[in-house]
Amino acid sequence: MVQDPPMKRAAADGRLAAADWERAALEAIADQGLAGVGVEPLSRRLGVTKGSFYWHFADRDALLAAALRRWEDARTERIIATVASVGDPRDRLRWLIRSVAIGGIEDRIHVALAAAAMHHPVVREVFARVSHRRMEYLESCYVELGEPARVARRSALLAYTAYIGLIHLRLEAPDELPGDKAFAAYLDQLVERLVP
Amino acid sequence: MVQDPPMKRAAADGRLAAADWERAALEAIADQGLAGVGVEPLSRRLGVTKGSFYWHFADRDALLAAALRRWEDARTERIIATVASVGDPRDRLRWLIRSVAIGGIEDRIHVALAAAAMHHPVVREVFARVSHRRMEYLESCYVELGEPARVARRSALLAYTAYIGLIHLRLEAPDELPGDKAFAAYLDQLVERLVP
DNA sequence: ACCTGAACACCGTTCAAGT
DNA sequence: ACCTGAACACCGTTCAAGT
Repeated sequence: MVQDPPMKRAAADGRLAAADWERAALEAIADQGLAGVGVEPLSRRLGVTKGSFYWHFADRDALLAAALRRWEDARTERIIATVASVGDPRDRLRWLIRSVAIGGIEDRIHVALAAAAMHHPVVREVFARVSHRRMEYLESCYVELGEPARVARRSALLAYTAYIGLIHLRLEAPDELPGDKAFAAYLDQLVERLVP
Repeated sequence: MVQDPPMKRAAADGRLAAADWERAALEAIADQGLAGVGVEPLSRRLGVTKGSFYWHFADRDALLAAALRRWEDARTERIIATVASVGDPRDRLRWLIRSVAIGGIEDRIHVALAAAAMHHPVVREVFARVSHRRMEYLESCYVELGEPARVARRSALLAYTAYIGLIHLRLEAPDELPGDKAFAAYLDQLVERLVP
C-alpha cells in the first residue's frame, strides 16, 4: 500500500477548518466510495490525530452531511446557473445531456451516493432533493419548448433516465460503450431522440 | 436496534455449509449494501462464532466472490433461459424491458454492486461479465428482428441504458417516477420507443 | 479555537484446541 | 469436517488535558 502525502491545509497556521474535512471527504467518496470516509484514514491524510476531527464535527455522519451539501450545490444550482446563459432551451437540453460525456469526479460521487441512498437516511434525503431539482429543471426546459406540462414531465423523465443510465454504464461497464468517435455518434443519436 | 432472529440452517445437524453463508451475504447486500457483508454480523445472524467462518472461506472477499457468482447466474443465464420460451423476439424484448417494474431483491443488489464495481476488483469483474452477457443477448434479439449488427448494437445500448436508468431511479428517487397507472403508461411509451 | 493522547467498543483475521 | 475462544490490529467515539 502506498501512503498518500499529507494534504495541503487551508489555513496558514497549519490548523484545519471544517471545509478542509469536507473536501477530503468528497475526494474519499470519489476514490473509494462512502466507506472511504473514515475518521482515522482522513485524519492521517490531513496530518492530524483523529481526536481533532471531533472538535469540528459531532460524528462521521455530520461530516458526511456537510460534504453532501457541497456536492448538492455543485450538481444542481451551479450547473443550472452555468447553462442559464444559453438562450435556446433546445441547446440547454443538448448541453445537459451531453455533459454525461465529461466524466468528472462528481459522477463518481453520484454513483457512490446512489447506492448509499437506499440505506443511509442522510444520503437519501440529499439524493431526493438533487433528483427533484434536476427533473424540475429539465421539465421547465421542455415546457419552454412548448410542450404541455404532462408531456414535458414525460420528456424530462425519458431524458433523465437515459442520463442516469449512461453515467452508470460509463463508470461500471465502460467496455459495453462504443469508444471515442462512435460514442460521440451515439450521443448525437440520443440527443436527437430526446430533444424535439 | 432490533436483533434479527438466527437464520434457519440448511443442515439438520445445525452445522453450516458455504451456501448458507453465501445466501446470508446476498441478503445483507440487499438490506445494507456491500458494507453489510461483515464476518462478525453474519456470524451472529447465523448463530455461530466468527471463527467458524474462516473454515469455509479464506476471508471476507472469498465469501463475496462466491455470493456474486450466485447473483450473476440469477441475473443472466436464468433470466435468458426463462425468456427463451417466448417465440417472438419483440415480445422477449418487451418482457425484458418491463421486468424493471418487478422490483425484486436482485435490483437492490444490482445497485449496491454498481457502486462497488468502481473500486472493488472482484465486484468489477462480475459486473463486467453480467453487463456484457446482457448486452450480447439484447443485441441478438434485435438482430433476430432483422437489424444489421451495428444498428442492433445501438438499439441494445439504448434499451439497456434506459433499463439501468429506470432501476436506479426506482430505488433511489422513486418520488420522481409516476405512480401505478401512470408508470404503466410510461413503460408502454418506453417500450414503444425501444422495440421497433 | 483547535489539537493531542489515552481509553474503550466493534470487527477482520489468525490459530491452537475441541468434537 | 466443522466449530470455539482467545489473541491482535484497525477504526469510531469520548474525554481530560494541552496550546
